[in-house]
Amino acid sequence: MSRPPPSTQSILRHWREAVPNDRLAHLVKDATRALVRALQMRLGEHAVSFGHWTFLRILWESDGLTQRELSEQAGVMEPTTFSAVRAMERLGHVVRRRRGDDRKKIFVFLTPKGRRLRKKLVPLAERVNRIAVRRVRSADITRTRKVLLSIIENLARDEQTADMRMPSTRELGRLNGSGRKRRPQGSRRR
Amino acid sequence: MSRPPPSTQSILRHWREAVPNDRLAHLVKDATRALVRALQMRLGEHAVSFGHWTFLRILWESDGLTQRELSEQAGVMEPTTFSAVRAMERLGHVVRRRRGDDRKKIFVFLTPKGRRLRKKLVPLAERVNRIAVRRVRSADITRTRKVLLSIIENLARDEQTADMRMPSTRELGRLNGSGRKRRPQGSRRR
DNA sequence: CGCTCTTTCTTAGATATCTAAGATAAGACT
DNA sequence: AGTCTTATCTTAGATATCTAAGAAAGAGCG
Repeated sequence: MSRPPPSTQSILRHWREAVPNDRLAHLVKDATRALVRALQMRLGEHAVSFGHWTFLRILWESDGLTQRELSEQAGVMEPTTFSAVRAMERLGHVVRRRRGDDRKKIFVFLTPKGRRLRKKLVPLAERVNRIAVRRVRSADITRTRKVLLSIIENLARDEQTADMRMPSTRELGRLNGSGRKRRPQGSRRR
Repeated sequence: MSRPPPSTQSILRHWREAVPNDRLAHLVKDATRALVRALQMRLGEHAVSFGHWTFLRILWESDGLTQRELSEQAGVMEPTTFSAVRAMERLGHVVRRRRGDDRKKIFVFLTPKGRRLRKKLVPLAERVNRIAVRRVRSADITRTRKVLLSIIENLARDEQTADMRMPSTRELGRLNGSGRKRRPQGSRRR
């Protein structure tokens, strides 16, 4: 037991070789962490968190969505959107308004301040991406995108069918799309 | 404004085409979510969370590490390890002990119960991985692993040099390493 | 019309994670 | 020996995210 603390080198070696499929999840997770950190570091200087960035980017493309629609596009649950939007409202990046036609819905609009962030923030994200894929052949990036997409699809499919035999508490609502239609969104994934 | 809620199809199409580098981060993040969810769904039936799984797996390979060493191998900060280990101790999966030689350190040992989980949990993880990469050529998986690793390395390198010129509030504490040496560990990445 | 179901937002509470800063033990150096 | 520094664990507080359940508006139907 208790081997010597592995050096960074050995850790990297560990990743490179061996461990065929297992740890794919951890590798992907680590990549996410690295990417999010890199972006967050830069966004932080403009008082924008990674969570806000996600929603800002959607709003820059299509302003005036409801919170529900925002959730779908961002691929997160409503409470996540709710608290992010509330925080963004406090920062003066968005406003929320009800409309006459359906007073349940709350539409989210960018303020001029929120809109102006676009010019500053987008280049930061582009820079992070450029750094991330430095010295990686773009054909490999393309392939990686495809693989990641396949993984997402495979797991999504599995989750749906798995629900049939294994009501794992967290997806239950989504299934019975027949009569009841809880979870109307087709999404959940970005 | 307010476009119709995008179907899963349109969302997938969105991912497939266009958006060259931007959104790579989100794609990776979504893949992480899918993988973690799939694993968590299954681990949950054995009262193990994904966070605990991370540490259990390390301990199965090398029991009796300190919290610091666990943190390094898991690639997370100490407080994360701390609370996970404390929770795992409550669940009776590990125990924590001081040793005579250096009473700062706290060694974490699996209990028999924690050790027994291995046989049950590892197959679950293997199944998730098998599902995730279904119908993906293994050469592509290999390539994806390399790309992800490059991304992690590129960003790690950037973070180091970036610290020098850009004290971005979240890295500030780490800088003044001159006299104080906060953040002593060489790691931070898994 | 009035009851019930659905949709949407909100609240509550949990987990995982981070940074910053506190506490304690060891080591080092004058 | 006494003080300063380093290492390790701990606490505190923040963010992002989730599930579960509450509240209010709308819709459908007998």
